[in-house]
Amino acid sequence: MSYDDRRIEVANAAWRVIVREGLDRTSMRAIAQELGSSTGVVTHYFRDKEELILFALERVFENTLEDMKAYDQGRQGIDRLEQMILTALPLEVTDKADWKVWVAFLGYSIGREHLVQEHQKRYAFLRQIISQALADLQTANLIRADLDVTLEANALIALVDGIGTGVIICPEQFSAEQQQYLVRRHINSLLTSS
Amino acid sequence: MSYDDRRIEVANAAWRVIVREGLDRTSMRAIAQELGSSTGVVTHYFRDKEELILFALERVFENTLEDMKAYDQGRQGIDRLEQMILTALPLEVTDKADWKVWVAFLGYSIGREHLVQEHQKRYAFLRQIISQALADLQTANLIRADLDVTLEANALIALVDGIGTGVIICPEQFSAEQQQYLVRRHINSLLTSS
DNA sequence: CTATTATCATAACAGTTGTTATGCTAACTG
DNA sequence: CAGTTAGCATAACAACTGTTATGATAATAG
Repeated sequence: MSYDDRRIEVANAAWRVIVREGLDRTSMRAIAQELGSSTGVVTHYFRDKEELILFALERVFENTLEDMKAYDQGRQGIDRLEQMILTALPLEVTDKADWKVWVAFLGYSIGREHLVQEHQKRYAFLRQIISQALADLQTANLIRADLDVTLEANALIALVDGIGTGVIICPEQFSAEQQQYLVRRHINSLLTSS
Repeated sequence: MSYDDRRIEVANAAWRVIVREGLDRTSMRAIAQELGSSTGVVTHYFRDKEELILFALERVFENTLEDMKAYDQGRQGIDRLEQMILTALPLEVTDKADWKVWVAFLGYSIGREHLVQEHQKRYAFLRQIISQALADLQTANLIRADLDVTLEANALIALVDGIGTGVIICPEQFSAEQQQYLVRRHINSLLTSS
């Protein structure tokens, strides 16, 4: 196994501990135990704990980002945006784990300004992608011309974020159909009235 | 000073440490130092750490809940709902601190099922209040009759939650006017088309 | 084959954690 | 006034934290 693959294995073990135990109880020793190894492995592949957990978060972010880009390929117009947004939601039970990591990191960032900045970068990246998609739709005259695409991108992110945390806390309140309905209705309200 | 008042003072100190340092770095000693006392005070008024931080969270929740109930008094119809929702948002800079505590607790709950249940109780309470308000509006024929009030309550909570965390991470992306605009537009989409 | 490096285990380090026990002083109670 | 409790400080406890150093073994390179 290559160095990078082994590194990912360590990060995956950290990911599992975060999901199961929470971020603040994710210690080096807990990760090593989850990996079935010793802490020597962990320290060998990561300079310190922060580098490891940030790498784990980055992987969660990149994976969902790839999914968003993959699922909207082959689609056009409103469908494209819709699929992109829906992919980010925890529609299936298995999606909830990544959302737990995301929410755990958000809470963990309170009082740690450099971690807040890490999130800012990722939110800015998301905002950029969604803004571009909205701008394209605006050019194609599929959504209203008077919309502020940046504001609308932030609104979509907020909606997805709110639903995501809602699912984590109260899963029974957000079925997949209800999540899809809410997102679709929001997007439909952006359409040109013609 | 009464026992209850002193207890609140301790909880307020804990609140300040949570906002400044984050929930996982809020130790008994840090709280005592913030209070200008020793840990003896903290252990005297709270059985253990969990009782203290849950009390601090409960106060944050109750305070915003009181604000919501207070501000919507004297108003009627859609205005009432609108003010109730807007009150929960971090429109002013000072509101951000309570949201930091809320977000910190959400993340802290990952991997701690009993803390998730604590949040469930509070979200259920919010849902109940907003559902009731929506049902009243439906009776008055001010919002569409085909709306599922529970689903719409969850949608409003998700929107507020998403905006709240958005403000915490990217404050420059959510001015007070933009927050109000997004909430008002969402509520307007529920109105009867007549 | 030899030398070097990668991979990992073990252990020690100093610091922090929540909790508990002990004791002192002031206030209140009978 | 004597006795009791509330309020708080101090300290000790064992457990746990991230980090670092030291070796050992295995793979690799020259």
